[in-house]
This record gives sequence, C-alpha cells and structure tokens, in this order.
Amino acid sequence: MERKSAVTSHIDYERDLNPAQLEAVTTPGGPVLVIAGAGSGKTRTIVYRVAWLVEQGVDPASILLLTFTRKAAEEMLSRASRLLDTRVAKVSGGTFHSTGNLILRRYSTRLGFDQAFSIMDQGDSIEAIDHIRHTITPPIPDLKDFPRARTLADIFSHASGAGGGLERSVELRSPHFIQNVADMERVRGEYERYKKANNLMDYDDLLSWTIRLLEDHDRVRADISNRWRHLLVDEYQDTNKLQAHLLRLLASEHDNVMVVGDDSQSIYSFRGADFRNIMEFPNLFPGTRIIKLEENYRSTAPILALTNRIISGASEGYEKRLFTKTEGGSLPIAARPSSERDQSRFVIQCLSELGDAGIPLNEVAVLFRAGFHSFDLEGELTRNRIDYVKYGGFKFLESLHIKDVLAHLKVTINPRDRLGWARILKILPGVGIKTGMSLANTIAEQGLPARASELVPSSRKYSGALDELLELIHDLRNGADTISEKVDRVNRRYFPFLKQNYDNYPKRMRDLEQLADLTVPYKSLNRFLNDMALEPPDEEASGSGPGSNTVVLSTIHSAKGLEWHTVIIIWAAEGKIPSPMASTSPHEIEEERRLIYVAATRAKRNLVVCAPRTQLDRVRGVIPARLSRFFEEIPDEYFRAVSL
DNA sequence: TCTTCTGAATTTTTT
DNA sequence: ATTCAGAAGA
Repeated sequence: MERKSAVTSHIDYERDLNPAQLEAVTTPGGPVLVIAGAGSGKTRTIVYRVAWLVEQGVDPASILLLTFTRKAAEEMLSRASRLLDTRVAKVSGGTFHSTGNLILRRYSTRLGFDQAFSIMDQGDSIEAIDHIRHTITPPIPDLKDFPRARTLADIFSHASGAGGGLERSVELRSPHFIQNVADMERVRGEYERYKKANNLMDYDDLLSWTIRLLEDHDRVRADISNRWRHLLVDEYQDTNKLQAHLLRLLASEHDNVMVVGDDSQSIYSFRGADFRNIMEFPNLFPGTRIIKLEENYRSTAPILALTNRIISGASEGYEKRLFTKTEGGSLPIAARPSSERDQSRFVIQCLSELGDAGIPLNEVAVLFRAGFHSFDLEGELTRNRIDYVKYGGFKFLESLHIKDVLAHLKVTINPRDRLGWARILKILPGVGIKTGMSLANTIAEQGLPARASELVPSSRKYSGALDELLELIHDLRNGADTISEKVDRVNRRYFPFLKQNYDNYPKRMRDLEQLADLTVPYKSLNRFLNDMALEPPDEEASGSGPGSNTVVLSTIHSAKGLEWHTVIIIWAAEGKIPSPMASTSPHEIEEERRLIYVAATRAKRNLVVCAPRTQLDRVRGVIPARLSRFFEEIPDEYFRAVSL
C-alpha cells in the first residue's frame, strides 16, 4: 500500500462520515464488499474513497470507477474534485461496457477483429437476428411459432450474461419456447458468424471478448491489471456473471476491489444480472471484508417504516435493518382515483399543491413500471402546460427516422454493411424488401458502385433515385465536411420522405437536427457512432429543457440511484406491477417487489402511492384494478388514505 | 414476383 | 408507435 502523502488533509473524514462509512473509505486495500442500504450514503462513501486514495498518494490515473452509466461516474468524480482538487479528473470512470470497449480498441487484432470494429446497439442486433431468422438454411419450420427477433435477442443476451447456456435461459425467460431450442441455437450460431464476418460487436461481446482477451493473453492481463490498481464498482447488485468474471480478471494482479451495492435493489435480472452475484463476491475474492451501511439519511421515518415493511416480505438477502435518527415527517399517501384519467388529474393537483408550497417541480418525480404507463399523464401535463422530462421507455436512437439517417452514415464508413444498405435502399420508391436486400448483397460483395447503371438496368423506376443516393454516399465519403454537415446533407435528402410519410414530420425533423448537434464535439464519425451506441443521449427533447420547474417522469429502472423531495408512484396496481410479463416464476415476482422498493426509497419527504380503481383492457373494456399485492399486504396504519 | 396499402395486434425494464 | 399478415395493384 502506498504511503501517506506529505500534504496534510483538509478533509475531515471523521466529521463527514459515520463509523461504517469511515471504515469503508479508509480500508487500505484488498477486496471489500460494502452492503449499502437505500439512502445510506453510498455515493458519499465512494466519493470520499476516491479522495482518500488520492490523498494517500495513489496515482489518480490508476483508479478505475465502474458505474452503471458514464453520467453516474462523471457525477461522482465531479463531487470528488469539489472535495479535493483537479487531480481527481485523471481518475478513469465508466461502465463495464465502455471499459471493455477501451481495452478492445487497443488489443482487438489479437482476437481477429479489426481495430475499427463497430458496436451494435440493441436495434442493430435485433435487425441482424431478424434477417437471419428469415434467411437461415435450412429454414425454420414454423416461423410464426418461432420466437420473434426481439425475444431471441433478449434470450441470447441473457444466456451470455448469466452464463448458464441457452437452454437454461429459455427455460427461465420463455419456457413456452423450450421445444425450439435447437433452432434457436442455429440462429445464435449464425448470428455469431455474422458479427465476426462483419467486424461487429454487440453489448455482450464487449464483455465476453474482453474476458477472452484477458484469459488468453497473460501479458495483456497483467498490463491492464497493473494499469488500474484500484477498482471501485457501484451498483454491484446489478452485475451479471460476465461482469463479475471480468472484474476478477481486472483485479488479478492486486485484488484491490471495492464493490458497493444493495441486494434489495437488484432489478436487472432480465439482463442476466443475479443478486446472488453480490452474495458470492466473497467467494470470488477470498478474504473480503464486509461492511454494512445501515443508517439512512434520505427519508423520513414514516417512509422508511413503509419501505422496510415492503422489503421484509422478500425471501432472500443479506440481513440488514435501515434506521434513521430524524424525527417527524408525514405518512405516505395512498390514493385510489376512479380511472387512469382521474389519476392523471390527481397528479396534476399534487404538483400544483407542491408548487404552492414552494417546492420546485424538479424536486418531484413520477415513477412507473413501464414506459407507456405515463402516456395519459404526459397528455394531461402538456394540456396543463407543465414541463416535464421523461427518462426510460422509448429511446431517441430507436426511432425509425434516426436509425435511417444513422444507416447512411454507417454505410459511408463501411460500404459492406448489408443491413445498413437494405435500410436506406428501402426508402427509394419502388424498392421493397426483396430488391433492397438483393442490391445490398451485390454492393456488399462487389463494393460501392459509382453509378446505378453498374447495378441495374437504367429502365428501372428507381434507378434515378439510386443514382442520387450513390452520389450522396460518395460525397459523404470524399467530402471534407464536418460530421454535422454530413448529417445535414443526409437530412436534406431525407426530409421530403419524412414529410410524405409521417403526419408528425416537424417533430421528426427537429430530432434529426438535434442529431446533427450531437455530432459537434466529434472529429471521428466512427467514434461518434460507437459512443452513441455505448451511451445514448438523454431524452431532453420534450419540453423546454431542465428548468427548475420541470417535473421528472421516469421508469423505476431509470430512477435508480436518484432521489427527490416528493415521489409519486402511479399505476401501483395488479396487472401493472408486478408486470404481467413477470408472473411466471416466484423469482421474477421477487424482482418486482424489489422494483417497488427501489421506487419508494427514492423519496426524501413525501411519498404518494397511486392506483386507479379501474383499467382499460383491450378486449374486455373497462375492468376493475386491484391495488398491487405489494401494498395490499401492508397494514393501513402505514398510510394516510386521501379521498378524491 | 415484388411493392404498397390496409387493418389488426402488440408493446417491461437497459448497457 | 410500430410491426405484421394478407390483399390488391404494378
């Protein structure tokens, strides 16, 4: 361990931290597991830990902070630099995936990949899998009874993350497809071949190829492990087997690993995460010191009483009891509006009362299980001219028009990108799925033609349009434009198509202009595309930006790690949470319980739980909605019921 | 044979 | 909002 630096500290660790936090912050080295209950100062602990290490004389560049998003890493590092100084800026931070990417860019040739491999986002994976699904030989017998591309992508990813084999993942996630496993294996094999042949990596590959690299090349492993001598991992409960394995390899030279997490907040099993991962950490790193943070600084006592009660129904986990020293605070509110519309009006009413009480609306969040649960509320907010930002649910990058424009750019980088070509060719009038695919194949095999006449007879209805498209791609390849100029060029060509096909074309055009803005900091197009896949931009398009009167709407997943003065949970009803998709195994139901726990523990002063008495069923019309089982089982005295 | 149009069905959560 | 299947049209 490094010796204490000569500079005297101006940080008063003992004043700022409780004994458990202090112990975690000042552990000299070796493996440490911090079980940090909700609101127990987890971020503070990590931030002080970084500062402490630097003060001990550890080179900041040898510290790696692994978090769930790059934003989380930046946030922590900026807090640490406020505490200490700009030395902290040299600390590396990011996700497991971006770290994998960083390593692979340097060493991927040893794995038979080009250094300039491209990253596939989920949409790209689905597209590729769908293509394989339709074209594989011999063909899939009953394609209608075979899982959809999206389902396949989910299962493949789960299998890769959980490491239990495809059959096991099918059993766990989609048992009704168990008789299709053999064909699914075939598709999976073809998908692996496709990626390799096209120099592509999907999210899971960024982890599994890095693991492969570090396992097979002792020198590389030692170099990398020595480069980052102190590893800190946030949200460890949401890591999967791959990530745990990668961490083991990264730490192979020193075992200086501190992981922080809360098994009660594990909510990513669909991605192969397993909260037992955190229980098994001490087995992976023998000699682990376990520290529990149990004092809650976030919520009032009545909120804490409720959240403790929610999680006490869980079947497994590290034993811990959260307590607070603060007194007072009002009971959580339970509301049963008569319909979804009434729920939305009730939320608006809450917001206006909070506003009157002087609470800025950016201190308020509305949370829900699934992205579409807030559609009605979004309409109501717009009608009432209340600004909001929404996190989670539909992604900016996933909208068709963005993917179309990005496909133009991908094709300029890699003219052999079949699926990219197929996508943009289908925009030409008279070109559909067949012609598009066959032209794309020809281009991928023979290279980029100068003129349409090299591909098809000029009598074809679309050959003029094809000429223009080829000309554009050539211009993009040769032009010395900046990336945003390139995007503008594609946009100009694409706008007429947008206008013709979509009623909401003005919004879509704005999105595309915003896309051009996003490219401004970049000099390399490939870098831009890969960064977009790794860390998609925040959805700040709706409303007028994050003013102090902008209320947050968020899926519970996206609310992880955040906190607000007031949290309103909507659709706390059976059929919404637990999600009907989850009701198969008790295992999944337990995860839904943890979701409710995560949602409720985001609240500092006020918690409002809202469940309409009726819901709309597509087939049966208006049907009654029961309160979610996770609240139904809780005695009335934990709540204050409001009448509407 | 292939594209385009129409109406119907489906939509968890994310790096 | 998108995707899918089937039918009509080129």
